Amino acid sequence: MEWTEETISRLRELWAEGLSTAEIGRRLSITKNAVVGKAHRLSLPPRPSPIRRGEKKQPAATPKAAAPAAASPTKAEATPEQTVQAVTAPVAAPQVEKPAQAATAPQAAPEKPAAKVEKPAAAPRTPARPKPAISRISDPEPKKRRGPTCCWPIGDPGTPGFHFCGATPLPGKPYCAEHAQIAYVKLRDRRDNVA
DNA sequence: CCCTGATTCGC
DNA sequence: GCGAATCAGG
Repeated sequence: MEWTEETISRLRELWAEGLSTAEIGRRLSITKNAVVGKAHRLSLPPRPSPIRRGEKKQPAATPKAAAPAAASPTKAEATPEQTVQAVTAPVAAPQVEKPAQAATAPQAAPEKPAAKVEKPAAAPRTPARPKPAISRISDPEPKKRRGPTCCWPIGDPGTPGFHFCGATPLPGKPYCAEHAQIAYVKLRDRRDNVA
């Protein structure tokens, strides 16, 4: 990993925003360990960590070769039924990334043509806060809308209850207003942080 | 189990 | 300096 001013800056921001290390890692395409490690090295303000390292020894780092010769093999139970189900099934993830520009964008983008003012967040595996802000909407019978629908994933792909939001998306966007908010992360103005 | 963050230590 | 391995709590 090449910790450039740039990446360090981003790390700082994300860290400051209270994102989890794993989340930061996902956004920077690195492991959470890298994030934590670097954060620690940078002396970034530690966030509430539940653990309190008591006294305990840990071989740590590459103890692979350290194979405890501890005998006493009294465990010989090959439960045949305990087959490993797909723990993390590589489900055919629906394209929730890279919002395709609507082919027919009547009003184009109201945003600045500056293009990259925003970027799609990583696949929203666990939306920060889906917010049940769905206040009472008088929409008793939406019937079948055939237009585009919000493709924000609800639930885990591959599980029975999984579905997409389905609401009417914003013009030119794959998500509805509600989900677009969390789907797109604004590129923060780093003017006071560029140093 | 999953998640989380912190620390250690070989590289 | 880096980060995987590991620990440890929820």
